[in-house]
Amino acid sequence: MGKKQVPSLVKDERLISRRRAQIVKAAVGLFNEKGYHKATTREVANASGFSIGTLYEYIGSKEDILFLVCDSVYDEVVRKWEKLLDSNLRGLERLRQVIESYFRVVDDLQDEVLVMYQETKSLSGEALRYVLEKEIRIKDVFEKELINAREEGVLTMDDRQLSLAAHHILVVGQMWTFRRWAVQKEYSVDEYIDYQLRQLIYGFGVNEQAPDKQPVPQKEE
Amino acid sequence: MGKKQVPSLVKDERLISRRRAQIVKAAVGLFNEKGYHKATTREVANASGFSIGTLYEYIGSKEDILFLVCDSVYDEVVRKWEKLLDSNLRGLERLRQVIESYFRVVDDLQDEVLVMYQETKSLSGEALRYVLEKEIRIKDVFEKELINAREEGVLTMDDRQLSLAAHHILVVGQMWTFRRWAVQKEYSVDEYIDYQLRQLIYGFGVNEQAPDKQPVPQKEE
Amino acid sequence: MGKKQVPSLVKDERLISRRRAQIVKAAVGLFNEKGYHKATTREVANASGFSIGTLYEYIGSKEDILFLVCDSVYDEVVRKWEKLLDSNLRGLERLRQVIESYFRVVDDLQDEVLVMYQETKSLSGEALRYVLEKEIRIKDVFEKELINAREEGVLTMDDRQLSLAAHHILVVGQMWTFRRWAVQKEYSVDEYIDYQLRQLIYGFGVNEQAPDKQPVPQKEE
Amino acid sequence: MGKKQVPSLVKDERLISRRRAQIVKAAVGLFNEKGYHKATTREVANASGFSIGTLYEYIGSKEDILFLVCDSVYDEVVRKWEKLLDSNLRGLERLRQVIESYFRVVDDLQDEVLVMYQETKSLSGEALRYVLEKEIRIKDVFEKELINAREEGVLTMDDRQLSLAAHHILVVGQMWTFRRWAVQKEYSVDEYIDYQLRQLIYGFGVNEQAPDKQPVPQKEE
DNA sequence: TATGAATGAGTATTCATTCAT
DNA sequence: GATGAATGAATACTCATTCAT
Repeated sequence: MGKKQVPSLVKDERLISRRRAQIVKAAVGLFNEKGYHKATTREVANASGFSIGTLYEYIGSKEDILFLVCDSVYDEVVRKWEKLLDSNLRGLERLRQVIESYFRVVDDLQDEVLVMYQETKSLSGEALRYVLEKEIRIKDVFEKELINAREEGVLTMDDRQLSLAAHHILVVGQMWTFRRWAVQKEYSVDEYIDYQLRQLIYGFGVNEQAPDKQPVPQKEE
Repeated sequence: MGKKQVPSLVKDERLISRRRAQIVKAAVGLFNEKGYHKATTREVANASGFSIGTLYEYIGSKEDILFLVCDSVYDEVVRKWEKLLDSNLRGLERLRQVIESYFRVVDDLQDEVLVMYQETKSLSGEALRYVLEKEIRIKDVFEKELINAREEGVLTMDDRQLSLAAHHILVVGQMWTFRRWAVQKEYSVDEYIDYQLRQLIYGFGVNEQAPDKQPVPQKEE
Repeated sequence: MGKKQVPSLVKDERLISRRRAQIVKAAVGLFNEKGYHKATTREVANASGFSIGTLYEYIGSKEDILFLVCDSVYDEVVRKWEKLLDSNLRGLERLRQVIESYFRVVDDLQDEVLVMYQETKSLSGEALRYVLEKEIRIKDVFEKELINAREEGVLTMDDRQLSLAAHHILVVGQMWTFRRWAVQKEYSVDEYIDYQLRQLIYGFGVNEQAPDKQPVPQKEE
Repeated sequence: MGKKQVPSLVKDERLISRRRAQIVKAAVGLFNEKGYHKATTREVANASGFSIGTLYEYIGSKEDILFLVCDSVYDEVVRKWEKLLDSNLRGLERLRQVIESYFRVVDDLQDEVLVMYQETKSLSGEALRYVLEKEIRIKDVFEKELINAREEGVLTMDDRQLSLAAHHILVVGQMWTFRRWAVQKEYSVDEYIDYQLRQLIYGFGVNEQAPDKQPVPQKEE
């Protein structure tokens, strides 16, 4: 996957990186506050600390700003994951930690994730495909972990349920941001992580001794 | 909760309802296709089958259109639920059916839900509060069902986990729309409902005989 | 001067008069409050007590409303003058009373005069000409009175100064309305009439015994 | 009186002045021709020699254009007065010249004064207050001159008549523009000034030997 | 490289007027 | 005669983008 290129009139790569980091930071703040469409490029330029002309030395269009934001979030998520994924933890505990780690990154990058989450749809064509592909990559990480867990005998899930579960984990993470108006009023991150991990792993906690108990209908394989 | 009033210059209430239904239908299509911000009021008017002047006889501002869309979705969800919630089904089966019913409404009203879901944040002030309140009402329905189930001895969950679980169900439903680019490519609605119900109720299906098995740490942990 | 015709779809002349009186009354209030351009025909219709459709049964265009207002003011001014002009008062006292009478009509019809005064320029073509012609007619009344006074030996003014003086009287009357923000705060009508009559008749009250006294430079005839 | 600020997106103050002068000039022409309400911002921009976007770099709203026009008129009136008011002319001759000077400025800036005069009422809130305050300032100049003249023994007028006379002078000046359809057809500026000065100073030129002669009822009546 | 003035296509909204009922 | 729903031309204002300095 060739990194979708955002055009720049400037040659110095180091400068480009620095300026774009400024832009992303400023943009995340603004996009969160007023939304991508209501935030103007002028405002982004100002908040970035330079003029509108300079802004356009480092991007080709407003959409590129949004793309840069999305792109940076994924990079950060992946970066924060690296150490953990390399560890030799195994079994349910490993799964638990991988998920928790992701949840914490989402919490740290809350504003960024929220922007990415709510405004991605405004990207068009190539940029959209690129961002969705990155999202799939993250999903793939979860899927791989779930497969590992299954191979270790911890879980019983067929392939397709497992793939869906991977999506599910991703969404439960994002939910911490896009429903923060409700959820973050009632729960701390720690509580949220605790409860949602239990929910993911054990479900509603069905009481098997209940009157209408019924065997867990796992794919009868 | 007084229904937030959308102003109209027209007096005939029946006509207002009819025209607004046209508007909502047209708007859902357009908003899905190009997003709320990129769709113009003129396009909405044309797609509704009348002129821009007429459009403004039935709404006060573009935002009102978005509000009407959101409002209509909730009404429909609640309407489709009515019979079921009055039935005398009980226990896990009732819970299952309530959730499934919701999932199916979301599937039916896919476009509407997606719009509501992705553009709600563009509402401002009163309208936003009103829509979020309706969302809470739906969450309350799930919460009440979960409480009933617990009282019948089917579930073991403390109050706060239960509240979060209610949010969770809601999101899993919406997820069918906002991740349709991935999920609907791989699963039919029936499959989706089947898998997600299992996921919600039983979690990852932890194998209690697995090496690192550990007791389900419900509540009394 | 053929009365400029305002078209009506209605036949009954008596009804037309009644409705138009309603329209004028409503319009004067609205035009004063918000100005001719910001007042809408809908508002005029409502304030008149009937529907927009009905309004257009009695006028041909919005401009006609303005015209009707202007027209009615002149009629009223002339009507109120009738008795006085027929009296056999003579000399300075007659002049005084004719002017005072005009000032009082302006005070009575303040809102109407102000509208006419400030919005006349928005009339176009025929209507404008008609209204200006009526204004000239009023000026002619003053001119005639001044001429009479001169013939009685009360005044010494040549024809051209006299014509200008007639305009002047007219404007001093209107000034009571269009500068009411300043003048009506400081003076009662009675005071205003008293002071302005003196001003008109005797000017600044030049002290003939003053050091730099100089003979009144009336046209040295 | 803090100068009401008209907002601009441009930083170069010199450029702002230059562009605004262009705008005022163009606007005066257009507003005279079609009136403030019927002239569009686009027309103003075109007549100013730049695009609509550029126009809005120098003003915040259409109303600001009107305000700039009014503001510039007062500045010009005051500027043209400066030398004269500092002169050591005294007595009736001074009064005469101050008034004449004002009349000539009004004649020079005819279009501007007319616009200001007829459209001021369309200003709202702060801008209106500001413009009326400037008008009062000009009136104050006349009032001060009248007081001086009285102190020099040239005039006999009480304070309140004198204040009204100041308003009067102002209106007689403006009248040259707002009744130009009639007055300028009959008189040259020079004539107008001559006649109106006489009218202001000596009134109708009452013949003291006339039959019904009565003592000039100045003040001590 | 950086700046910021200029651009003009684009957009929500208004409102005089018409006409079928 | 009265009504009021429908119309669409018109208009103030915004904002992404360019380019000369």
